[in-house]
Amino acid sequence: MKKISIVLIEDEPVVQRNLSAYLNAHPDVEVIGIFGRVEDWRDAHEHDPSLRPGILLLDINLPGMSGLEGIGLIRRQLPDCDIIMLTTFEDNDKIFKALCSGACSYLSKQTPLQKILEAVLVVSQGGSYMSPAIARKVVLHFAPKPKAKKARLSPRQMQIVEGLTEGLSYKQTADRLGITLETVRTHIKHIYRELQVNSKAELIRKSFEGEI
Amino acid sequence: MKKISIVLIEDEPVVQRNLSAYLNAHPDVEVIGIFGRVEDWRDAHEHDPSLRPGILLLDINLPGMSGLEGIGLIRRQLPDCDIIMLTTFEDNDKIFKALCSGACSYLSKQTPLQKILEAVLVVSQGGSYMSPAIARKVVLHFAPKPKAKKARLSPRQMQIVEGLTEGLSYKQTADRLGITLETVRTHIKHIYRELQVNSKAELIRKSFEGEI
DNA sequence: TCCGGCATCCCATGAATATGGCATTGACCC
DNA sequence: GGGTCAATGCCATATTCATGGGATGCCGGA
Repeated sequence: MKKISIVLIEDEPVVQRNLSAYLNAHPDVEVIGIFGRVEDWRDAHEHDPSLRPGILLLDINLPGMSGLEGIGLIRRQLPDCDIIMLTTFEDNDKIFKALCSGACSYLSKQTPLQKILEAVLVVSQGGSYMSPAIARKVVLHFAPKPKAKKARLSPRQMQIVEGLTEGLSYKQTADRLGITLETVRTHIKHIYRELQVNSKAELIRKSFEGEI
Repeated sequence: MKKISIVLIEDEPVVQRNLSAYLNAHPDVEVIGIFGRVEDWRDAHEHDPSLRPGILLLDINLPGMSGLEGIGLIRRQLPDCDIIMLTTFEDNDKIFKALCSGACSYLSKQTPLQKILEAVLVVSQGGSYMSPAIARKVVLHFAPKPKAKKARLSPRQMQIVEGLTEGLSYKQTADRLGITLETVRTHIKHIYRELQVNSKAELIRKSFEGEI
């Protein structure tokens, strides 16, 4: 079996040494490059395009280009490379920005080396591993908003909202529901009052934000 | 330390036995109830409200009410209970429906018992554990759409779109950007042509769907 | 039985949007 | 220098939306 080739981009020498040594100790893993900055990796890769790791471990706090910016750059250069983020911070914002940019896994740096290795193995098999605390934040992103004042719309009103969020006009929504344009108008009036909005755009936004 | 109390809702007797026996073997874990249907759990809980597990393991394919429907019911009864889904299928749709209903973790039934126990322990500490294949699907949900035809809008056009998706009117967007209403109109015209839409609603929808 | 909530319809007015055409100014590229 | 294009602006018209009224029928709870 071919070894899992790894590139590590991380500016702390201690982490560089510990992590690469630990990973290399595994028979199926081989660290093929270590860099302190995204730019260094990019230069090396341009100089030697054969430097194509299967997995790239990327620190999020780097001198120069941040890891967050690096993700996009790396994915353009290596579309098939899976990126595992390593980070000290479990900042919500950074987590989601990283995921939205195409990161595959997100690990806290406090993660024991053994778990980081596990993440590497899991990712190499097409899976994804998230630190428990981070995974929790991700699932919370989906979970229903806890707000008690979550507008209570009638079933019919929900159907109207669904229509509009799909981009339909009042008329189209009316046709779909087999009712009159005037009726849709009336529903909309009530919905707007209930949700305290005053434009279709706000309604759609609220809907997508999960506030309905 | 207080034991982690668990309720298991699962209709296959074999799984019931194996899983509960394995979990109970751990000193910090105690299975306090096993049910074959969500309805059975509900009845038992109404009869004895002290039956309040810290974690509920929930099969997704159940006779009667499905696990998916059960999530909502359970969360209304036990808002503080974390729900771990157990499932044979790794259907995208089911995964996201479960998460959106408030499930906390999502495990394939093929998961070794030892990993299920790990999930229970992780969840009890406020984390979340996902099977690797499922976690991958979740991160893919965030990743940039590989859509080649992903509309290429100019930076200025993106700003206009941002304004509208926040619920602003043309006028408000114009003010924010310090330009004229007429200019916003012109940008909108170009954007609509580029994205092939013909209403603000469709634009906002596309934007939230990540098609921009 | 009466009332409130829900769903249905109609009318009217003013504001916002959709869509067409047209024009000027810089950047940037060949 | 000429061509392309993003960004800016103006005009005009038709459609859609926002918001205020008012009205009827059904159903379930007090």
